[in-house]
Amino acid sequence: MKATLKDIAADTGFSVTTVSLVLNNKPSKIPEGTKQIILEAAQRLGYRPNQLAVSLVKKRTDTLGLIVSDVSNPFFSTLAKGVEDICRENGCNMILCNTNNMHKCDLNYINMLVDKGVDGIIYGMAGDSTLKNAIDSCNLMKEQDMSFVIIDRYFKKLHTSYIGVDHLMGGYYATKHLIEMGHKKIACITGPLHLDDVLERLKGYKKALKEAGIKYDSKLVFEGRYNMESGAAAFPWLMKTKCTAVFAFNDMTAYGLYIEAKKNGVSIPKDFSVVGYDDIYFSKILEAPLTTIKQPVYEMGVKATEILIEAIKNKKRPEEQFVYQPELIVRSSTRKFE
Amino acid sequence: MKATLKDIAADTGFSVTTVSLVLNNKPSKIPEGTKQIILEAAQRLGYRPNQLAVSLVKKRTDTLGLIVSDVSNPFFSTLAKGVEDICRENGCNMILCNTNNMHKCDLNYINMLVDKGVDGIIYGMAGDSTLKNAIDSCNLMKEQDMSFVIIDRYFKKLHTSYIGVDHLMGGYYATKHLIEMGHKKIACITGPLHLDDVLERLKGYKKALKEAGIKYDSKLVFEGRYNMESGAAAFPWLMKTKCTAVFAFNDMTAYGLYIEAKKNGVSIPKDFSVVGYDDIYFSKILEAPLTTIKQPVYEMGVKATEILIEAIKNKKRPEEQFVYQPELIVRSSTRKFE
DNA sequence: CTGTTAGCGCATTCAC
DNA sequence: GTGAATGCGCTAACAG
Repeated sequence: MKATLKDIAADTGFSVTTVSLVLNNKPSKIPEGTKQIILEAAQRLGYRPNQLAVSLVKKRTDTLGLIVSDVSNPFFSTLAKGVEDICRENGCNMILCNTNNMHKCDLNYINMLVDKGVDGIIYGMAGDSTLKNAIDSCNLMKEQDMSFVIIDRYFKKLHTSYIGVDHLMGGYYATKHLIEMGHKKIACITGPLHLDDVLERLKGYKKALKEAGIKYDSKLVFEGRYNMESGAAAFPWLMKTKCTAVFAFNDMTAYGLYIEAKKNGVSIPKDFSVVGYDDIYFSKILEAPLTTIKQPVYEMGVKATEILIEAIKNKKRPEEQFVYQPELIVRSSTRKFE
Repeated sequence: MKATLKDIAADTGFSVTTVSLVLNNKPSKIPEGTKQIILEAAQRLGYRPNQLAVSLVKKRTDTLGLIVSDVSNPFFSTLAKGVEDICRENGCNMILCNTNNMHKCDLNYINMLVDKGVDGIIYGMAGDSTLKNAIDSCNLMKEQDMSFVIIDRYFKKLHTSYIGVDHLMGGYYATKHLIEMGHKKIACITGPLHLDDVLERLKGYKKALKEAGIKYDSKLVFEGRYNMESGAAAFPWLMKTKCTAVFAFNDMTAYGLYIEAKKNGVSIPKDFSVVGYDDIYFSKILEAPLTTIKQPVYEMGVKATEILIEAIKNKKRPEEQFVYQPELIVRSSTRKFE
């Protein structure tokens, strides 16, 4: 059985208070002798403080919660790694919650994390979240007085601490690249259209089109779900559009396209060009290494955690926002069209 | 501020006990009227039980710890998903710990998890673990009376609960396939050679070779580290061996090979055949979809969690072992050699 | 039917 | 220098 303060008090003959004092290295005038006796006993009995009890009285758990929509997507597992590394540096733990893109899970997990008394939450909302859903989540956390920073997906109206990427520019770069390669008929496969970041990418897409004097055609837009399956599902549609290029709103979607293209004997980039979004580390080893928009995911995880921990230390709500600029990575999935 | 039992007791005029009784739906003869009053107050004040306090007295946290060596490897993130899904089904939480393949982190995390009072640990040991390291980890958990099941990597001498795969057969299938394709000079890029599963795969490799009357040549064995970097590092060596085929001990290693092959204008499978191991979901969309040995990772995560939770329920140490059979998935990275 | 009492393991204030 | 008392928020015997 695990040794408690009481056990080692009984063992040494000192009181629980004294033991607690020396074990926590508190400034007090306890003679070296006593200290040694207690330290030795603690060592011998293999004493480790019960963090549940410590947390209960200190009202701090040194634990952060991370909510993401899908860990099996490397985008999020890389993000989780960033969070975890900073947690470790700060003597923190991380509780990882995977919502499988269901907003309902978001709420459940928030409650669970609050109940467990985590010091703060890094919140990556589910893919099916509407603005209203997001507001619900935020309110839930605010009501319970929980510090949090939102990461990745976001709604401008939320006015909370947030780490993200300038997706308007991302969409713009992606589309502009395609245009510069000579493409005029450019389709796009979006993520869920109620998401702000999707709308931003779409804005970027339109902006680039407009600049090039190409008319926006809503028939060339397919609403996907940010995963391989929906990319694959979009393929037949894509073939019918007679487009020469497509902008997939994330890399996973592009992968779905790759799979179907291969099945159907369609060549990328010979038959059509593809630009992705995220720069997952697999993108460079694809048949045609994927041209994509890079998001600094790991750094985002790091930054969010730093902001959160800093805020917790100072006992104030995190307020900071930080928007990274995306970067176009040109590889071989796009080619000149003439 | 969060409402406590006391608050709602004060609000309703009943005692804390009574409130606790009705809120926990305990069998007791409390009149409906009182119940309603208390329930209403709880609702109104937004009461949620503080799990720290509950855990402290119940000596149960409904939380499991999962220790893995690298979440950004889809093998482990898929495993984590399996664990998480079963946790959710059982009203459990999961604390994810990522060790970056450092045994020292294993020990730290075990201590942390014990301190936090998790009910059990699913332990995927770090890649740099020796048998002695593994024993240390197990002893640490046993000393603290912690239930655990080991997953993925293992040492037979450990005699603990364990979920894994028959890697001897895996290595055998991989090599045999290559032999059946007509290859005679087959290299392999292993994982860290002190790991049991690596040695098993190697045994399988030798077994297949022997059956085919091919002499085992230690010069055709390269010790990798189970990641893309070491696969890439092995490439120049591989070219010098003049082999016609290579068995990469995991898919990530194979990916490293793909990257270098592409850089150097070497074609897979034209110039040489590759078999991987794991069947990560990216393997099928590679330039030459990877022939590989499939491990049922998700199921393994599920199984381990089920065993652990079941054991916890029955208040006994998990004992069960379960070894899955791997499966050869033939795709296009291997071709007939004549 | 409901309240009193005790205690989970620890930190902390205040006496002695 | 050290210890008794109190409380964190909750559950669980045991009375009444």
